[in-house]
Amino acid sequence: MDDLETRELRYFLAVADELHFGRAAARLGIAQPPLSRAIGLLERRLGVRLFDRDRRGVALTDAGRVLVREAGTALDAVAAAARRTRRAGDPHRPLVLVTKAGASHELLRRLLDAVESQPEVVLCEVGEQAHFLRDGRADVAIMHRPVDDLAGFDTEDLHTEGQVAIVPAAHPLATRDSLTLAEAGAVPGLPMARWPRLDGTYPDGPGPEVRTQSQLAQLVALGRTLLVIPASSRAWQWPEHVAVPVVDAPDITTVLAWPAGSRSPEIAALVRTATTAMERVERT
Amino acid sequence: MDDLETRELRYFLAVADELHFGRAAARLGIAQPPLSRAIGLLERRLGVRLFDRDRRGVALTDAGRVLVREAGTALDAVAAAARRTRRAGDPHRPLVLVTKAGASHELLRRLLDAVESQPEVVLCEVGEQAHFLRDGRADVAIMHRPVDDLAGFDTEDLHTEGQVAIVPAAHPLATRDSLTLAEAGAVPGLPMARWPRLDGTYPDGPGPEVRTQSQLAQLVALGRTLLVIPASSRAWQWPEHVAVPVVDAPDITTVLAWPAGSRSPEIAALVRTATTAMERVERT
DNA sequence: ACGCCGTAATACCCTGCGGATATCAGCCCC
DNA sequence: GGGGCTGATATCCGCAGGGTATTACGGCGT
Repeated sequence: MDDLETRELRYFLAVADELHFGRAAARLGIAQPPLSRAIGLLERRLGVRLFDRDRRGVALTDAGRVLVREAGTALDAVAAAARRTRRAGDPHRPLVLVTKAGASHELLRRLLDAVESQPEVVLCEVGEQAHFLRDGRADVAIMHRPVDDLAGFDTEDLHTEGQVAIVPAAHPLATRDSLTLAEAGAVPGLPMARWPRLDGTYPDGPGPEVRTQSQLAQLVALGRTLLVIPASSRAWQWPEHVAVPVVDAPDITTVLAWPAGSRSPEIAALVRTATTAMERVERT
Repeated sequence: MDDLETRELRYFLAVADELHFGRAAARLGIAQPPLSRAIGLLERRLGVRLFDRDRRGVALTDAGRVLVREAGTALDAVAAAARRTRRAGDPHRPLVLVTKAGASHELLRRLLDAVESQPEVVLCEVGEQAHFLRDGRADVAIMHRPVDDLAGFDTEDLHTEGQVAIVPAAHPLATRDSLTLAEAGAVPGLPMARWPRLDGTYPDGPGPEVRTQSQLAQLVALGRTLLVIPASSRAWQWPEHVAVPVVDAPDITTVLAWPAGSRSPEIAALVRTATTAMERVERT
């Protein structure tokens, strides 16, 4: 019943990620035999087989897949403990606010103008905000409902808006003053981009596979993909494109999110001033 | 930037709990000097002082208090990883449902009648359900809004009801057919019991200090305390007492809760049948 | 003032665990 | 059947983590 050490979990995740003991060992900076031994020991202590090693390769068992998820959150929690403790000892300790690169600049600027204690702003890739919050690299995040997974976080709504399609100005659709999701999803020659799922695989479809905001921006600029985004998310200007409202796309709510139960005075103050500032803007 | 090991976090929590290196070392089963060294090393690695050691004793610093909270959740996450992985390898693996001892039997029975795959039921003390969910001892919990802290969990409402005051049948209030919270809180000779806060200290007040459901039941039976609880929470029958509705007490909603983002097929099935079963009962 | 007690820190040794190297064992393909 | 993959096993070694002995320091009693 002895508990696991974080080292064992890191080793396990490396193997689960590479599905190859040699490469995993190299990544960890150790030799392969100790890694094999460590994983074997872990399996014996848990009383569960984590990998199927058979002809030509290593595969995760069901239990192994469970541990991938659990070990990830556990290591995040440990990392968060270290980071938050370090920052608690820092007398200055600005709040760290994470937002996805290329999200609404206007809203972020208003938010930063409203708070007197300037938080440190970190930019991340789409969908990565949750990870930053969980492992303590950030204290607050700007996220979007319903697209982001807000499980485990407390949130406060900032702003709700409809979505627009970004289409080349030369395209026939550019003359429309509104269109539907069904139309936007089936434009010949302008397929919508595909984002990776949580497990890293891509859904099927005609559109280009995309990993980062800048890839996406590039593809849009090249006229290779059609984009449906919240009206205010205009981080880049595409001079050759126009925005057409998508009438039946779900409204996107921009929210401030922070780890559930960690409402420090600093976070509470930020949230309060942010929400009142947004309300003031809404009314005008 | 080397990450912490769970051993260090356990050591730290032991010292933070005992506020005494010698006793903490004894509890950990090691000698005092290595413990001192380990804590000193931890402080140097984090670059933060965790304890103030000065005249007559040890005290937590602000950073130390942060680490107490963070280390607790981190260790829970690690323990959860081990437990859930072990159970994932078990072919039978019944779901574990935790509910506070002495909560509504009637509702629990209906719930268990409704689901075909019988979950294992664990009883815990009041407010402990969250801990069971976080460290993986349980998969689902029956909790109550707004009294329990549901931060970090997904929930599904089962049942909402008002609250009643439990008073001795011989007491003048027993003849009333309703009363208010203010009245219930100020009954001469029948003060309301006080529960410990999260840090283990008790709020001030005239009522008896109480830690467990059975203590409370005993005190009620003895006519030493007045109790305000949801109408259905009648785990024990007190033959000498009557229940008087408290008209302005907030409604209590009984909810099914599970760790955010861990909606396994088993949990989803349990939640679905539970909610439909409850709805059926409501309608009749 | 002095010494005693209780506490954490320091000094030092030693064992066992985590890591490295060398080798073996299955599997596939040519 | 041999060679090139893979992961497992065998064996050794160094050091991190733990033990014992001792010191440092502050409070308190007489």
